[in-house]
Amino acid sequence: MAFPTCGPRPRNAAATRALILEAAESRFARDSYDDVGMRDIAGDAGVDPALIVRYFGSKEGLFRAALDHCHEGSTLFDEDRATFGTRIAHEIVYGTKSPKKMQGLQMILRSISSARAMEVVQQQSCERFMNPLAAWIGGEHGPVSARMAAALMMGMTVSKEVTGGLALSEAECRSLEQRLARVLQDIIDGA
Amino acid sequence: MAFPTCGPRPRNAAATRALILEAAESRFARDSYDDVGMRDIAGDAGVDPALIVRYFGSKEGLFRAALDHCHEGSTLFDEDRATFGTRIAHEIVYGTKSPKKMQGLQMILRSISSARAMEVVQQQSCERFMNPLAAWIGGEHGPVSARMAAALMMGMTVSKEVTGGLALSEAECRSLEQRLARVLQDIIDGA
DNA sequence: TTCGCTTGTCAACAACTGATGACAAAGCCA
DNA sequence: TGGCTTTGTCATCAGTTGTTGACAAGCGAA
Repeated sequence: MAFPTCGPRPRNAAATRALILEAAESRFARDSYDDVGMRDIAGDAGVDPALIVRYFGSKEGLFRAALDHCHEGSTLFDEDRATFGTRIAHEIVYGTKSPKKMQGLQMILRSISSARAMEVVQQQSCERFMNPLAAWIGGEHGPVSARMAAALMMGMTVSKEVTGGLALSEAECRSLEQRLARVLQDIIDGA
Repeated sequence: MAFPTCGPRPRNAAATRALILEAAESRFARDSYDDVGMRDIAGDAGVDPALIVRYFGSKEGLFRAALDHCHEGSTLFDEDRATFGTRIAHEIVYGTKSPKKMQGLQMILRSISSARAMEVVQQQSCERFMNPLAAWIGGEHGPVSARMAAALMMGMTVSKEVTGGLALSEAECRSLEQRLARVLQDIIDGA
């Protein structure tokens, strides 16, 4: 993450800013807002903490920017609609701990820790996550379906974490994947 | 919450301990582990923060005790099985912000903030929440169904919070309640 | 009463947090 | 070269946190 070459950091504001943003996204998606310190992010980016304040104003500003940038690059909802259930179910059951695809969702999840982070999330998650999902689903019941699908996705992620893994046998995992795929698909199909 | 009469607090260890525990449950269910301070809980209970340490060892100890006590009094899974879906769906869509019934679930949710709280939750949530739910559902697919039902319940709660309410019309709320009830019931019926 | 244990309070500590402002150096322009 | 802005670092602050140990007071037993 940090600049690999020795010697002083090259003076390049844009690149440094991007480096900080990337480090922040990664941290905020893995740990909670409160557990992530400015010094952690600065360390990952190989930068002095004070520089973060200069570029993003505050920790909250950095969080907002990271959340924003994260949703921009999301590719969750622009693929084939018919395979939505199976794709997401597979990602949930067998996906790595913090896949890029889910980073925005993970950041939202982690944020229910801090009241300060929640403020930011409440401002963004509607228009940047829930509404796009509803629009992608489409139809009269889009908003309701979006709520349910998002809930199942977020809930499974939480549930997995809360018990430290799924704690299921291999066969049960396959069963979970199949049932999850069907329920998710049914939800966006308006069942 | 605090002792209402004036004068010094009566010397009663058991009652004071219970008072602290109740205050802690309420706080931890409403705010995250990190956002709840010892001084907050002590203030609610009308007690000095040092007393909490004496009775529960540490903040983590208090959290563990509160989580434990919370699950003991839970009545979520001992009512009529056939109405599970409708009961839970109604609670989710129209329930108050922090109903007693859901307090254990709420505490678990809030804890995905702090790494320290997560340790405690991971130890308890399996045997105190997921396994009882699986047993109550019963059957071969109990564990998988429990995972899915818990995910939907937790996810809806998170989703609601993350966007600051459901942001749906009255008609959509009714629709959500009905669809949620059906999906939940289908899940525990092994569909 | 006096002793000893329990129950409760108080002030303070050490660690950590996000944030600040002074300072150094690089790069650019004249 | 000399001056100016941009980019980056450093030491440090003020605030908060969980926790500690000394101390005060209640209360039963001897």
